Amino acid sequence: MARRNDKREKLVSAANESFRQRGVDSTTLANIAELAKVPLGNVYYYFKSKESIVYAVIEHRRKENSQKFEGYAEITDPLIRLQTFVRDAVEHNETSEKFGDAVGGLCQELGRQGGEVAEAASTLMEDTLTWVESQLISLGKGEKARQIAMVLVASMQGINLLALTFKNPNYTKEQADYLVDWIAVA
Amino acid sequence: MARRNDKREKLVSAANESFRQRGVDSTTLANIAELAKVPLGNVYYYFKSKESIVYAVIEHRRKENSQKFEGYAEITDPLIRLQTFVRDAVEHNETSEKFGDAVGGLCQELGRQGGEVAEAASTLMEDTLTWVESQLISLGKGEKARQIAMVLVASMQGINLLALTFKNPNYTKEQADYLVDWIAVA
DNA sequence: GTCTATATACAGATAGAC
DNA sequence: GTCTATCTGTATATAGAC
Repeated sequence: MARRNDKREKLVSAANESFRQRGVDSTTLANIAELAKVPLGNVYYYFKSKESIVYAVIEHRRKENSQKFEGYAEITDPLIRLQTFVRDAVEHNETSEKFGDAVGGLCQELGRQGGEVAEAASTLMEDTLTWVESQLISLGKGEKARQIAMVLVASMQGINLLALTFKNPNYTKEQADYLVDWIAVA
Repeated sequence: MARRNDKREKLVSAANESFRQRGVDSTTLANIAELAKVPLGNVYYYFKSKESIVYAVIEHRRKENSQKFEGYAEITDPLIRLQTFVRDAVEHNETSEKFGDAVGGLCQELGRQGGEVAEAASTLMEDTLTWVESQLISLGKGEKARQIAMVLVASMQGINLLALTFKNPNYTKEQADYLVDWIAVA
């Protein structure tokens, strides 16, 4: 039924936003229900537990990321494509300043908790790593592609953490420039 | 009174450990009290709220870090000194695999929350940045020292996040080597 | 399928005996 | 200074009317 998916999607979308902004642990089911304009008790018709919402959010994000990656395919030059991706991800903005990186935040919080949920969250990071690696292969980096991808993704995560920590655009602006230049010579 | 400081320190130490392992939000005062072997109700003789414990832990860590930095002064060659510091910080070990970096974890969690506590946590990152910068000045990097310090600290944070995310020593080992080599030519 | 009311558990914080 | 008992609020989750 269309309605069913509609409400379910609204809940996932609301949870996604709240997890990003406040973290999983600090997000209550009441927060999610209110954001989605669904009565609290009704949440349990769609999800059997809070944890199952976390899994649904992770799946939601994986699909979102796939679409984002597909969007970059429009840029034909692989170097420009990768540089644009990196710049989009680390450019200082209000969102990164307030909440940091969505994938990094989730992996930090769930990774510490361990178990299956942590592994599910790690697939988000792995997807990014794999995409970056394949861009580097297009750039002719060959066997070094994976290692460079790790260095690049780690740097991006770190920059976003510093953006969140210091909330100062000047602190991160230069780093973004540096990283983009570095890609060309790595 | 000696006893007073003794118990207070035990509580701070227990909180420090639990914040690192489970995060601030997931740590309960009961956890802290139990770890410190202090009855729950007694915690409020030493701290007026959970938040005041967070501040105390941040202060505790700042002092710990100062001492750590002083320890590195024994290494006379500034390049070796900085490389050793970096290697110590990112070398894959059970702690980073399970909990990530202590400063990064705190800044991620509290930074998202914002306010005064977030600013207090950011001093931990700033202290590290300042120390790294001064090492780079010793290395003759001059005006570029601050920027290189930012890139370096961001990378270190990112590597630790990947260690936590993938829990795979092979994923981070090469990155640590890469970073140490990079310092020499940056 | 939807929603109100509530059971149950546990968090932070306090009262007050010792 | 120390500790037990407990207040109060709020979280996840469920029962059951509609």
